Amino acid sequence: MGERDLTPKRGRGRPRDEAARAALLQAAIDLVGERGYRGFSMEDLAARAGTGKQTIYRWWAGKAEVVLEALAKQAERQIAITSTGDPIEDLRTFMKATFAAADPTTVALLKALASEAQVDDAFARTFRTRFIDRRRAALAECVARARAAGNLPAGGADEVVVDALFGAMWYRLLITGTPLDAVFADALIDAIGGP
Amino acid sequence: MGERDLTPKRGRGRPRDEAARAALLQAAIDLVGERGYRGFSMEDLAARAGTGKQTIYRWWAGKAEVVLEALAKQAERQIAITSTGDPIEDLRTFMKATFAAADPTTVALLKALASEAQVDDAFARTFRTRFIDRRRAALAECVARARAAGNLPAGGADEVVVDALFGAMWYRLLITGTPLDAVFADALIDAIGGP
Amino acid sequence: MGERDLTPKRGRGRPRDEAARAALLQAAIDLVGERGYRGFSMEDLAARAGTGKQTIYRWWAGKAEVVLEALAKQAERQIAITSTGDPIEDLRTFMKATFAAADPTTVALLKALASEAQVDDAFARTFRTRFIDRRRAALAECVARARAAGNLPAGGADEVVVDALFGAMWYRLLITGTPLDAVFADALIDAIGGP
Amino acid sequence: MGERDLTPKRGRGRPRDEAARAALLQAAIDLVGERGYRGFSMEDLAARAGTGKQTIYRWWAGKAEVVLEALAKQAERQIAITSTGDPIEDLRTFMKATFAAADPTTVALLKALASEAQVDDAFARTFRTRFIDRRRAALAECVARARAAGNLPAGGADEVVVDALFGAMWYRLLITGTPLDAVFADALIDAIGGP
DNA sequence: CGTTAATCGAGACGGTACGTCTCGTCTTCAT
DNA sequence: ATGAAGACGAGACGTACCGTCTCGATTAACG
Repeated sequence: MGERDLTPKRGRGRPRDEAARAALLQAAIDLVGERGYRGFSMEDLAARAGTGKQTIYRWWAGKAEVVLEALAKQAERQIAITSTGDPIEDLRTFMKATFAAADPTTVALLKALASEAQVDDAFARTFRTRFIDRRRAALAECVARARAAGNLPAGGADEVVVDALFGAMWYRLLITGTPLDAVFADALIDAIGGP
Repeated sequence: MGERDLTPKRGRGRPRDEAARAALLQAAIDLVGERGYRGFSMEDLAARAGTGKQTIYRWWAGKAEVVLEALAKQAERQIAITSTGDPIEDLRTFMKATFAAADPTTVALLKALASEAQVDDAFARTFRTRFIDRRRAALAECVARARAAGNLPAGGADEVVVDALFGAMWYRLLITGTPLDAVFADALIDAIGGP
Repeated sequence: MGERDLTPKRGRGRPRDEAARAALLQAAIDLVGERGYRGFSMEDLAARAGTGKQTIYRWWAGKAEVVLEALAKQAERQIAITSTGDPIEDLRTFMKATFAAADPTTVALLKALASEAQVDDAFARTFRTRFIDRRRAALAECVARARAAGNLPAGGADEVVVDALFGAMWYRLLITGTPLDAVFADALIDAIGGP
Repeated sequence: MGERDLTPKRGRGRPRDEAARAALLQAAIDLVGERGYRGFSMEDLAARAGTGKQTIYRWWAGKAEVVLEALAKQAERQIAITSTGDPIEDLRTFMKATFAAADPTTVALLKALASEAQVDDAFARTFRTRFIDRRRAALAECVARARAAGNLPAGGADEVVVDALFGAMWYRLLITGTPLDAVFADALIDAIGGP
């Protein structure tokens, strides 16, 4: 993330403790992994990180915001876009890499955050801005390259293709619970892609 | 729904009050529409319906279960599958009808239930069994007919096409918040639909 | 006290649990005795009594109010006024009995409540109404009898004598910390009393 | 007061800011008067005085200590003992002057300090040493002179008379809240005073 | 027709988590 | 070294809900 500190106001007063912030993010990742999002309280989080509760609220607006940033840290390894010369193959690679990143802890984080976004509009905006939009932009780039190379059917709009690809992924994550694997990635590309 | 009470056990004692049950379902719809799922408590729900809290727990296991049944009541009109002779056209009609059912109150209900399903596995199963699976079966039927008529590309599996179609819908509902309209339905079918 | 339940409103709803109330009062006495007024929190009190925190606030406005009622329960054995025929002797007996009631736990309670009354006007009123006034009335009765028997100097008003007697007691309790014993009681009566 | 810094240790570094100290004392007086002792925090106090919190803790051990010194500043004018030749009259004068010093702000300060002394033994000692004892010594001097002149009843001990006189005053201040005026002073002296 | 028993509205109960507040300490830069 | 500023660890506060329990009052079916 990093956008949180646009006006660092470094000057008077004790500086914010980046170590405490990092400890909180790691504690959030650990606790979500161990007990699930519902399984720990803000007090547990503070205790695990060795901080006070107020320090959490000094950095974030609530539990969901902490976990969102923890997820961003966890999934920091950005999904890179390969360039093999075959844009459709690059698209397959991108989707497979995206699915591969969905280890159990990450899935738990994603589900918890998506859950929160449904019932908290303010968090929904943050979630989109800080997480969804940039992943979506990466996929849109892949799709645009495939389109430019003439490897997509004429009838569809890029944005709709992105909706279908990421939509299928989120649908399996959030609604059906069916697994995300390389076979599914290929089948998806076949369904929307090939001539 | 209604599966909850197959053996009404009409024995002695005061019979259960169906009017209270109906009032609770309507109150749930109203409250989700007015304040959102987080915006009201079980106590608020009971007060709005003019019942006691225990009456709610006599019929349902928790807030999400009430809202699930309220959604079923709200969206009772099943999406019918048309048969015009052109299966792709029937598919377009099905998707458009599905999108058209997503009025703001229904969307609020769907988001609330999807949210709850992320953090409560028991409810997730109920949600799939009582709601998701039958909608999915209807779409799968449409897709199968189109497949049989040779109107879908050879490379894709039916289940994956269903994932893409419903996935795109839920993705817009839950993640991006972009609207569901007839134009999007057509574009989706164009994207997965073949030549 | 008992004044708390003027409109019991017994009718609808689960009745208030007198056992929980009694457990809370006993827990308050125990905790003040063991750790002092500052040494326990509302959460400790609830835990010790085996109740929820909300139940405390359902009966009382805050910590001081609970402890006040606990003191009243503790010191329920009202100071009786004897009638030996010698009103001055009765006065000595009354003051000695009052001092004798000041065991360490009671002293701790009294100091804590007096402390609270200094900084919380609402509680100060409750403290006077439920505790101070009735003790003062008892002493005033003793003094009036002595006055009627001609055993007090002509120059003083009864209220002022009461101020001096109880004042000396509270002064030692709250300000100097010097002990309250029978010798002091006699000396006090000698100072204001006898001809 | 002022005993706290007998060796100012004027060594290297910036000297302590007496202006900040004075501002803090005045801010304490103002805040106790405006909002009561409970009505402001150390942070409020620092903000009002335009200092940092640490500066307060450099001079005093806590809120009560600041307020104690603020009271000493406020009530700096010592109660003088007159010598008219009539020791009882001198005693009346002393008590009246003492009562007259109890303006609303001073009363608020006294109540706050007495409150704190009940729940903090260390502060109670400081309070007695720095405030109570010297006032008590002055009154004891008055009483001793009256005793020497034969103007007090034979039966009472001086210390007990002091307890009764100051006790009645503190009792009205802390417990009953009834006013302190010249009439009360005279009535008190009449009650303990003499034949 | 009285008894019996389940359900009703109401609301108190034991719990848990929340987000705020205050305390006294610590850490920065500027004097 | 001290100043103002303000973040920090700690922990109590009072509130909001949860799901359960306990009242008196209803309302059938059973005897």
